[in-house]
Amino acid sequence: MTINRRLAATTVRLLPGLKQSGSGRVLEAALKLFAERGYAGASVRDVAAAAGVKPATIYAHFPSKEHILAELCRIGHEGQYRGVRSAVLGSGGDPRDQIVAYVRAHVGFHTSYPMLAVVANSELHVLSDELGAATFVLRRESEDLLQEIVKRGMRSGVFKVKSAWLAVAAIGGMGLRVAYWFAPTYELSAEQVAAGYAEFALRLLGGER
Amino acid sequence: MTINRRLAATTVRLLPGLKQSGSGRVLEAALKLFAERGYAGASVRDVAAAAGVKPATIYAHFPSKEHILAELCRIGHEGQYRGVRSAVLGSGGDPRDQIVAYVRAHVGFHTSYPMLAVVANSELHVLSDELGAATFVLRRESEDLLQEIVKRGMRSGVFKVKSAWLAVAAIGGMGLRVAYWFAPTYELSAEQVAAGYAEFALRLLGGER
DNA sequence: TTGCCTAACTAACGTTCGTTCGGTTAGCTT
DNA sequence: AAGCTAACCGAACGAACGTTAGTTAGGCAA
Repeated sequence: MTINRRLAATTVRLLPGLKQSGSGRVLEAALKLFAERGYAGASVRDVAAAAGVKPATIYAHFPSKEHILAELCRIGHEGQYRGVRSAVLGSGGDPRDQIVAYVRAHVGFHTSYPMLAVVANSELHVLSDELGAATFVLRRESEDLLQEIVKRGMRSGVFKVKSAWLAVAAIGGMGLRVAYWFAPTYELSAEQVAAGYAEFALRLLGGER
Repeated sequence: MTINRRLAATTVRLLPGLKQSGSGRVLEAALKLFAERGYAGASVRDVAAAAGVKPATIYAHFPSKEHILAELCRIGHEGQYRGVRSAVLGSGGDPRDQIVAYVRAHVGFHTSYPMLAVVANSELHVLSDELGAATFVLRRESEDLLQEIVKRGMRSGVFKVKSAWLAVAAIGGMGLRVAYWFAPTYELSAEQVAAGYAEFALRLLGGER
């Protein structure tokens, strides 16, 4: 094991309620290997071995290697989007509460499903326009939601930033990176990290109470 | 050309004063391909073709494919570290000035050399401990410098954060992502982005004047 | 002219890649 | 007992992989 790891996490976690069938085992194995070595760095044979299956069996569950990645990217982005969306809907109408809800959910997703986040974000470029389409929509939707909150806050005067887009990029970017360094053994808990980042986001927007 | 690109930038830029020899052309070609497709996704033959050379010629300049990546990672991290270090040294003793200097230089590097930043950060995990050693030192040094500034600011009372490490991770992370979306055609200039992020960092630390 | 050095070349090596095909199970339904 | 389905496997395909060995062409010093 080298010192140099792509992400700190070691536990593989797919979204709940997906590990049933044989294709679930393949997905989980691919998740781990794509996260640790990258899509091009993990072969179908590697994935098969990790899933306890022969290479040919992979093709009984997925039409191609790229389809496996597409599925993982979709699952990842869908999980992230559902998380932030329901969090925001469950908060009040104050843009500050919405930002806190969004960032806590966003960071929470990256601490809970670091491998899914890493694959969905840093292997997405491999996908063809066609296979990535579902994921692009979700990604866009997620980003739009955050931007909407920021813009509403700017209009109502609780946020003061020069560019809403730039603030969205900064908040999104800092949350994204969490997936790479967070591990359950880290000195701060996932909740503390999420709370810390939520406060960072509020401050960044000039909206601290 | 797919819609889905790993990074927005298209111009290849190695650090100034490196494009002379034949090995410089190889480095530049590898930089472009590793940035766009990832290390494992770009073959030696691809790199050779992009450099206008036959595959075997690559091995007259580098002992292996991994050595090319190691060199790019080292160059990238060295450029980043030199940039932030000299910027901080050139600013006053006020931690707030130092943060502004650091973040402007950090973001500036990611807008000026996006491909170098992408390769150095997201392909580093491929390197063996041995080949990555020089890079790990630089990365650590860069991070320590930022942490030092934050801690000094906390001691002197101009910054108020619960965890210096978390703030460093957030500031570093948001800057890192700039390399992926920034392009000279973006509506904000590189200077505007750098200035915006510097202000974000100050606010995040509770150190806005 | 001769000899050497550098930098590029051609050709191929053994391996691994994604994928396919034809066939074999095990468990369920009828 | 017969048939269906889902899951899996062994063996192999052509292509691409990183890398190596040996060769050739041009410039320079003797």
